[in-house]
Amino acid sequence: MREQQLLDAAVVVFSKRGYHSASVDEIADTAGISKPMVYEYVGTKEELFVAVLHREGARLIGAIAAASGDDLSPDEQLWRGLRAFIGFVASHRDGWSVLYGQARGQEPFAAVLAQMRARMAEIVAGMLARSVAVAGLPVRAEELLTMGYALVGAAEALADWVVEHPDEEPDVTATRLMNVVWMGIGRLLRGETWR
Amino acid sequence: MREQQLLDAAVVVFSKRGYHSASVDEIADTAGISKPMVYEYVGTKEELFVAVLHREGARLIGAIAAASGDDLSPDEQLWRGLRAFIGFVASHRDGWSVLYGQARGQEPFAAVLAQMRARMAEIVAGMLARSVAVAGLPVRAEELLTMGYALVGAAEALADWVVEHPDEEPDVTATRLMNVVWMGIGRLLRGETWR
Amino acid sequence: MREQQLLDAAVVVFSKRGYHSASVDEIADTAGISKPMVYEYVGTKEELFVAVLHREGARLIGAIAAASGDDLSPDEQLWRGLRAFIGFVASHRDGWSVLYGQARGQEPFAAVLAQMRARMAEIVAGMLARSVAVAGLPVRAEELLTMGYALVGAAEALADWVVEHPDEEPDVTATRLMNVVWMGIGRLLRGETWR
Amino acid sequence: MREQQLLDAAVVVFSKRGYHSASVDEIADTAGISKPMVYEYVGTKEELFVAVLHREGARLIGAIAAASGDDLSPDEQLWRGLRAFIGFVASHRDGWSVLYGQARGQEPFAAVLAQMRARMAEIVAGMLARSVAVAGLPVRAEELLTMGYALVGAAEALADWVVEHPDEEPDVTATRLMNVVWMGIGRLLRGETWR
DNA sequence: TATGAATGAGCCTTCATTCAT
DNA sequence: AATGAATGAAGGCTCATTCAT
Repeated sequence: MREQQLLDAAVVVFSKRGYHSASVDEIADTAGISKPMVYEYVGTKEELFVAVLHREGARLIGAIAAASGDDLSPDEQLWRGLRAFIGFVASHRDGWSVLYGQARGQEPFAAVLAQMRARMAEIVAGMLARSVAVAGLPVRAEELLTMGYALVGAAEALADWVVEHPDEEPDVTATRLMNVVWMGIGRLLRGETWR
Repeated sequence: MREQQLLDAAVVVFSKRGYHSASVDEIADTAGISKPMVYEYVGTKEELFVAVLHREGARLIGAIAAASGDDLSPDEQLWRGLRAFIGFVASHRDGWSVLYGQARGQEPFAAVLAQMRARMAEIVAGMLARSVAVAGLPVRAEELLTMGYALVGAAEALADWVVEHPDEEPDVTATRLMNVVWMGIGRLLRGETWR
Repeated sequence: MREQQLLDAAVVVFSKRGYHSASVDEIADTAGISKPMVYEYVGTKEELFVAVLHREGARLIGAIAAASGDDLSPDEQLWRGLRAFIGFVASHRDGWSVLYGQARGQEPFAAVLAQMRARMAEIVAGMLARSVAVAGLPVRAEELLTMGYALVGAAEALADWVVEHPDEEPDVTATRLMNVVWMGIGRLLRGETWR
Repeated sequence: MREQQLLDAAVVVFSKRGYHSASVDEIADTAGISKPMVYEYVGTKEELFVAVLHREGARLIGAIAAASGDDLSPDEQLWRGLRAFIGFVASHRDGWSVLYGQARGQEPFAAVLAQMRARMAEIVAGMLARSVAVAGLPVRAEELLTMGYALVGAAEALADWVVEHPDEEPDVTATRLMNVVWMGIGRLLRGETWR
């Protein structure tokens, strides 16, 4: 599809220049089509960026979902999801940069991103909920969601870290995070708290 | 000082509009001074933004440093630091938005922010290192730093969460994070790992 | 070509306002196109001025070259060149004003003008050299070049004079100059000097 | 006088930067006074430039007048005047640059300069008129004035030449010009013409 | 279907110029 | 008598967006 080539070009240019400095001209050139075609296919520059956001976001979430199959134990799911997340970022630098570098805090894109992040946090919270259910302990859903957000935030930070240190092994990084998180959660699920 | 009023106005406008869409005109108006004064005081729009970044960043780090006194136990330090971080964000929405919403991914500001984040990660790693030393266990500095980054990332995510849910109690949120983290770290320090 | 209309307009406006006071807006309006087109066609205001300079300069030199055919005697050549020069100025007031009024002393335009003037001085020196050769007298090339510059300067002054006195007949003015110059040169070529 | 220091500074800055690019700030700084003082002493930037023009112009004409004493033969007068002109330029580069580089073609300064040039041309025409009177020949005043302008123009061109070639001896240059001019005039005065 | 050509709108930045002290 | 501080006004340049072809 011609539109996919356009989005490909847009990801590259937005990532290289940033949303505002990227010119529709350069995107059209990179895509090998003329400027009016850009408007024909997706509309406004803003809409183009949103389209990019959606595609890249769907890919990221898709990668995570594909990795953490339903028939695994919760911890295995979480670990695979984390690995997929960080691995995806490591191999899609441009998309990641557009998603998190540009969209964050720049309305109306921030809303799109926030929604994606909420979905991921909910997925994580879901995994934790299954563990909780297994353990038969009463943990409030709200608390689980908070943990979900925290975990997603930690994963994002490590994703940035991996981007800045290309020689770090994504799997190692994912494991380090998993160690802290899962063991902490384990004790929590047993009813212990720090204070 | 007149310059402080200018930075105050800049924070508000940058936060509301974003770096690019913010016009120097509006900043000057908001500050109640004329546009040439903006250039007299801080120079370029870019320099103005950097000045804002530095002031807000210094305030954030200052608040954290002030909260986590040197003569406390590592966990108490970490907890207070977290609480200060999230509390600061909750009461300085605009500054936070400028720091993390705008600067991220928009060179040359991203570099300033990355440096700040690195400093915070190192501080956290330092706290963990003290615990490690007490426990007498061999943990690689690199691993501690990774944890530092992860923890800072988690705190950032929860800060965003708090900003989006103004009725959440910052202290409660900080405690939830602390629970997961510290207990996980505790087991790690005892030599256990997830896998 | 649209670019020629643009240069036409630029000559008019630069001549009327001077380089600095001329606004690209006014030039665009005069040319009947929009401002961005100006930048599309020639680039910067500075580049626009240089383009004007080159076109007008080429026209002036072209007129002189066309007038003083190669197969004439040196004095006839010089006379026709002078007449062409002054005649050109008389009928291209705006171009002349831009060339000599604006470019002079305003870097980086002065350099372009200086080069043009050097070329004209060399042409004149060449004509004199042919006379010298015919007369078989030893006159240093450097001295001829000095005369070339002097003659060009005199012609420029009379051109200004003609511009300021539109009822003067260009041909008469050119003849007056020729009288002084050629007769003086004639005696010089015969080895006489004033002192 | 404080005003003279101001003009001194103005000449330097106008010469270095050109009229438009010269900022009143820099002139005030160079003069060692504050900006409002500039306005106190001479008024507008434009008026300041005109003041500079008048002072430098007066100096140039004064130097010429002083050199060509009344009790000399016409040719000696002319020669000394030329030498003074070129010598003045060689030793007052800044003033010359302001006078001829900036003022020319930039209204309302061009008018001031034109007036000065007219005065010089008249002085030269006067010298020629005395020669004519001695020779007892009928030459129209208008023709003499034309020659005056031509001669001034030639002198200006050689002045520029001397400025660009600082190793040229001003006296030599003046003599070369004198040779052509005076011998040509001599024959004219004897009634001969080129055509 | 695809584009070359065109523009309206806007923003950063700089000064000449003047008060209030 | 002198100035630090302040501003109104203007201009170059860019770019998202759209006709006419």
